[in-house]
Amino acid sequence: MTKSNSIQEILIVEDQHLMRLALVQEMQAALPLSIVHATATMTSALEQLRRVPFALVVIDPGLPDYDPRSENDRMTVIKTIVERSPTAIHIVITGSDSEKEWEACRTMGVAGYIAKNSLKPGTMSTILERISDHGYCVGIMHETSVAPEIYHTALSPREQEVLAWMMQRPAGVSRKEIYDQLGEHMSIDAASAERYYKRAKAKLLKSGQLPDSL
Amino acid sequence: MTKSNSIQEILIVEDQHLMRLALVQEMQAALPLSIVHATATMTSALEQLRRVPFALVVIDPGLPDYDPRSENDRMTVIKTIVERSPTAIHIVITGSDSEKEWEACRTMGVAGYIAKNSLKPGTMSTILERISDHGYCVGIMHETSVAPEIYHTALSPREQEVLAWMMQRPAGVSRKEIYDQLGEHMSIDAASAERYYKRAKAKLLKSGQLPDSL
DNA sequence: TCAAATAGGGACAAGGTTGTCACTTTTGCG
DNA sequence: CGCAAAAGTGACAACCTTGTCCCTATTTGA
Repeated sequence: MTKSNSIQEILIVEDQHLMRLALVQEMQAALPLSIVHATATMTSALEQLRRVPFALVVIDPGLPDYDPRSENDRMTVIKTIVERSPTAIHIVITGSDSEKEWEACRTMGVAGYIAKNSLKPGTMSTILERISDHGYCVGIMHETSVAPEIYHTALSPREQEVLAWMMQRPAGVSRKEIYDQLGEHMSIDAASAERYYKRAKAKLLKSGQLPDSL
Repeated sequence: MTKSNSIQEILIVEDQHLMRLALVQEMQAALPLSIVHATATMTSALEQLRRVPFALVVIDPGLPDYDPRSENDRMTVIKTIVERSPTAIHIVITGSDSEKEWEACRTMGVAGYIAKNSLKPGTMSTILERISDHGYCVGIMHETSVAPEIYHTALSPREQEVLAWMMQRPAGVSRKEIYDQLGEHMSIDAASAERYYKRAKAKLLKSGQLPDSL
């Protein structure tokens, strides 16, 4: 009687700890009502698939005991998992993507094929939307953001974000315009965004870490 | 006059957004006084190296415009970055590690060589310690934790952590012993750890998500 | 030169997290 | 049965984050 409610169960199969954690967080942000399971090996993944009726499975084909360079091994991983969870939606997230591999995945029912270096924080909900709208979603656009990022320990997430936007401000754009954009982007008052920027600067000043672009 | 204080500047070169963010967080946790810069491309990295005197540089050799499978390209990336930051400590973090590559890295002055799937959250401080103690640190131990993880959105980080420990409790070990371990691990009262566990269970009960191992 | 933009603050309510304390109810089991 | 160990709750202070409101100097630019 413990299960049988309508909460979605999600499985993430990824061998790199940090990436696994990041994927979990992205999923939780995109589907706040879900329970996210995560595992690092094929055997453990199959074990989980046997026990739990997952609605969504995320697969990284580069697992231990399988050669990530062997197209054969990679497809074996994907195929095995897809076969053992026929009712689930499948998303492949890979470090080395190829058009050919996506074709192969599609024929076996995979809905999403995303390159790791095109997967940005906060994008997961868009991916899921596209899958439910068009039936599939491919993300292989290597647009590689050029702007370097700076992170200060003393700042809260909001302050970080506001500062990041401000530092990317193109010449000739007033700060006020950025505040407006920010306000709209995170649906708060533009004045509040301004306040965040000022608090961020104050903190950096106090801790003696004001960057060149102050 | 803006810089010239003793705050450490760190550069992270990694093309996968999520991994880059994760590495930033690990670094911030290990070195709370640092300023962490992060970038995704070689050109941007070289730009940063020219501007800022970094004390520590983290490199993922698999960058855009370089073939991650070509040993030659990988070493070019590493060599170029090391040469342009002679005074910094260098750590290579790679998705596909090899003993041979580590040898090559060592001869050019790289201090750390860590496989991505052996890099666990919270390990960064240990890595840095070992580097400062022994001069180098290699992490290629593929111990692949077997235990599947479960993440519930409703729980706070502490509650997550306590629950994770409890779910890995070997048969025959009393909960109390786990509380003690936890208390020591996160330097709080064992009784508080107990309280966390209980609150976590209460939350899961209320939201109807109690797992099988209740 | 006068208005708009920028810089620098103080204060506050609402809500979540962390770490404690004290108290009640259920179990297990000799 | 009876009692100790284990499990389940309520409350709370300290702290941080978020989003607001309001106030005053200084700089800039049309």
